[in-house]
Amino acid sequence: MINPKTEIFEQFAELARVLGQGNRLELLEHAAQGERSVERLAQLTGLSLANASQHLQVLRRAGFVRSRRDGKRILYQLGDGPVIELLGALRRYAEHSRAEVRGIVSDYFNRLDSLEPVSREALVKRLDDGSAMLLDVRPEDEFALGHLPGALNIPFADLERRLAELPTDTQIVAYCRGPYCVLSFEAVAALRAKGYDIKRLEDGFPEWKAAGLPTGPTIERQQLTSRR
Amino acid sequence: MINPKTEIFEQFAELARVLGQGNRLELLEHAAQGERSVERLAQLTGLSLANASQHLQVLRRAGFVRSRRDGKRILYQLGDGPVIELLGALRRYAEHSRAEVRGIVSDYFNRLDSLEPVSREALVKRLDDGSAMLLDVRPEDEFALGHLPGALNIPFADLERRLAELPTDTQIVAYCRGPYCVLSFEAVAALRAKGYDIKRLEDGFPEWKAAGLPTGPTIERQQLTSRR
DNA sequence: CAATCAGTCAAGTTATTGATTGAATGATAA
DNA sequence: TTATCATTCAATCAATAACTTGACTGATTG
Repeated sequence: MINPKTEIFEQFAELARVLGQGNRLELLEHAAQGERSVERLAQLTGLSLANASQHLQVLRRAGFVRSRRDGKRILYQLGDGPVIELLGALRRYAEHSRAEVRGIVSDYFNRLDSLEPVSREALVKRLDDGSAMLLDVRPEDEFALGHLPGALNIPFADLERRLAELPTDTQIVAYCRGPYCVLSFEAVAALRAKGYDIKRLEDGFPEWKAAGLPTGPTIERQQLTSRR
Repeated sequence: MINPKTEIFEQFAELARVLGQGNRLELLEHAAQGERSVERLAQLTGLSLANASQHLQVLRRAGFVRSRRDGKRILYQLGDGPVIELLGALRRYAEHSRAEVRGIVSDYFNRLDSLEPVSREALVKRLDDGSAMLLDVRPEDEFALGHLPGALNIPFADLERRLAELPTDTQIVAYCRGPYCVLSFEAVAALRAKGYDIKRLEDGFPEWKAAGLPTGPTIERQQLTSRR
């Protein structure tokens, strides 16, 4: 090694390059929800199986995800380094300096939810004094792999049918996969249109978990995934 | 725009790609020290002029640096988004998950400085009660563009000649450009060998500044750079 | 033990990227 | 105004990356 400093920068750059691909970031977000098979991840992102597999291996080599075998399938989940923190820093930087990101966010998301989201701290306080209830609009399987404590799960697709389960006298705080997850934006828009008092949680499940906060009862993964 | 989420990930990825190149990260570190001309940055990194110029433009388009003209030269400095924070997150992730990084750090740096570095908080406390003095081992021009308050500047190259200026009864805390800047490691090793009680500051000047802490009297840039 | 299923690997194509060279700007100095 | 200096632009080439296709591997299931 001629120059250790150059060498270090090269290492950093290698990691950054792994994040330098939209499809990989998307895979990473899905893997951050809990364990997922390659096939599932390929579906979720719309990538071909081989392509998703290859991207996942790139992510794994960089430690962003880890994998284990369960029967004939291989399950990927987030690695155990400060991945969420790194992605958060990237997001915050992007929001600060890329007009495009701000533009997309405001053009698209803010059209759906013009009101400011609720922070984690504010949520905890409101839950403590009973002035709000938590709504998880992710699909059931993601919910089963872990969720915020006390959250009610109504997948976005089922919302219309299950309105009866929602309180009309308490504020609702909805969340899903992360700051850019479309589900919670749309849930808020849909329910607000029906007169509910509903807000969006600023973060999603992965951020909550990464912050070391308690997560709801997690079904044993072993059981969940080896059954079929 | 078909899918705003995909679009956002693509934006993030674009930024990550900009950081995905060792030379750019190195340029960025130098630009983080203060304003620098393209020629100077090219020298510092050993890149050809045109190449450095092109990399700097890539960095600028992503907002990591900004530039202004001063006479016939163009000066680059760090952009005003949370760049240092992002780089810090990248570094922390790398240290956590890349054996190579840990290896390089321990093989090379720790050979020079086996003792744990001093944190910002610890430094402030020691400076307050007078139990330590601050040593900035960067070149004079970098020091002039900004430094930690109360620091004594002895560029690494001059250390041997200016030993008389250093106290033998107080602990010395040395710092330079950042966590991986070689100067402070070598200064600590050199002075410790001579019997000085010296430690390394965990961070460097850019991190200090990014944390919003006060920096030493900055010479007016206008004056400094248009003179010649 | 064959058949099947989930994922990986290897090879090839096309598109991007990084570096070099030399010409073109744009500002100052003679 | 011309000459000079610092930087950028444009063209080029080699290296790398993303995606596809089809063959391969390893673990079940019949």
